[in-house]
Amino acid sequence: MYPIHRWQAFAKLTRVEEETLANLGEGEVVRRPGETIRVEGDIVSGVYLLIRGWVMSSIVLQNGARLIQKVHLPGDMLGTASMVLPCAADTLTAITEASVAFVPFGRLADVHARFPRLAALFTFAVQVERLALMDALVATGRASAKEQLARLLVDLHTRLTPLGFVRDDAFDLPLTQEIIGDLSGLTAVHVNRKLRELREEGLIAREGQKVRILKLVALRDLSPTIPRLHRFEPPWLPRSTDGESV
Amino acid sequence: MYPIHRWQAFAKLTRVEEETLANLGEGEVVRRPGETIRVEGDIVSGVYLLIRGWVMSSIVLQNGARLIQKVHLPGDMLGTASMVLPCAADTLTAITEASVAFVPFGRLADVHARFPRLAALFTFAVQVERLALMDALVATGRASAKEQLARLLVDLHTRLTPLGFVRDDAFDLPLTQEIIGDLSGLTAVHVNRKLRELREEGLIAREGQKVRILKLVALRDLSPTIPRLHRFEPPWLPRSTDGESV
DNA sequence: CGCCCTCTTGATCTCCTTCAATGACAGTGG
DNA sequence: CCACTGTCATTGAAGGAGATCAAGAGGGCG
Repeated sequence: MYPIHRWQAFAKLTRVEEETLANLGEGEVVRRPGETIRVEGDIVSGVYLLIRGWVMSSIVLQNGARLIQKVHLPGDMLGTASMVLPCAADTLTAITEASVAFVPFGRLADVHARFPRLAALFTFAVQVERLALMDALVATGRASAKEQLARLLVDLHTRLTPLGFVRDDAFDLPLTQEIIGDLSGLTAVHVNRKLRELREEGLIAREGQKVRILKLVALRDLSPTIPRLHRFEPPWLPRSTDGESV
Repeated sequence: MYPIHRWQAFAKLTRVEEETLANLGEGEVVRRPGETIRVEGDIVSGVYLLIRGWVMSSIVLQNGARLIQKVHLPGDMLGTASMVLPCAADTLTAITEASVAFVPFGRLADVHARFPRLAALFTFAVQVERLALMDALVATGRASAKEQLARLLVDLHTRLTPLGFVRDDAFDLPLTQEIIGDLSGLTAVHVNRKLRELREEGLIAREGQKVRILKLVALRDLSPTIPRLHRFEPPWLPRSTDGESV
């Protein structure tokens, strides 16, 4: 089932709203690692809900270089930026095995019409993604390689925690060093060297497929940006319209 | 008066809708070059409409470096990303003399409640900004200095044209080389050198405060990204609710 | 077993930064 | 009218962060 914690981050939802979100997507589809969900340039007819697994959103430049705009985690909506375009702006690729549900635009429009409050929350979610991009841009433009890696680890730690995937500051990291490079605008070789430095300095440790953050405070200090705190139930959020008292 | 071409890029508006947008902002305020409209960390109570002039949105990192996230032109809405935050994420600074109108959240919420179609267009506008950030991120992460500058010039050319500020591929460029550096993640010195190369190669020319693009096609080819074409009146856009036939 | 993918490390190169100095120009106050 | 000041563009020289090229090691999987 689609995890709605991202929506609940902004408001307490009524039961009707929760059910609406839970039924937003069509049937769940499973993708194998490396499989593509949608390719840059495809005709756009809806968005996707990420239910399980990790998915990356990548863009290829005219010069052939690739950059990964974002790694998506369960609860994220995928491909919403392309809703204003005729053709998809990004390629969605499963990193791990992933479950995805398609939401055709018609259904999205329907929910927006019937639940203005969910429409507003959708807009909020888009703004959150935009803020994340702003922070990523600033880091990519002005931070050193090591600072960028610190940022990536802190970001994942922060986003994985509410999903329950972090135990004692350790979590599974299914990203290859090449993916990390494409995420931060670096080469895989350089990622390797700088991660080693972080290990040697005792900030992080690797345990097989897992990463453990040993000095979270130091890593946060090193990171050029810190995760943003959102405002819960801002006063201009519309009230629920389903009649249920919250 | 607030120029609404950015809204009309997505749909033909009814007269009522146009008037609503025109009256969205409170009284117009004039800012001198270098004056600040809002500072990172300020309490957020609304957004701004840019009526006249150029404004930049900058973010400062923990390490003290600054990056300009975007240069805003007339018709843009400023500061909307911070609507989900308690404190502003970016600093808004006038580059040229600029006219700005404040829109308190209450008024924004009111318009959203009465005009679901305008609410949807607002979301679209946010997505457009997000796409612009995605492209900027990819370019900053994976493009050379010269490619980035080509991109910046093509972007400004594209955005200034509908405003009527481009004549024979020439337009006023009120950005210092330091600002251009902070926009692209480079140093002012390097911007200077690479702009000179673009001049020497005959791609652009400088005429005082103005820049003239001599070889637009070549500059577009050099640019790592090309401006995106948006979809006009996507079918899932709600109908107008003011009863006027379009 | 052999292949492919990923991680790792070394050596070299280069794009961009950093530091520094100069000139052009506008504003300002005497 | 002219020194004085600050901003911005410009150019040179040196240094460094990260890229590129190359090769080997380990591991999963057919």
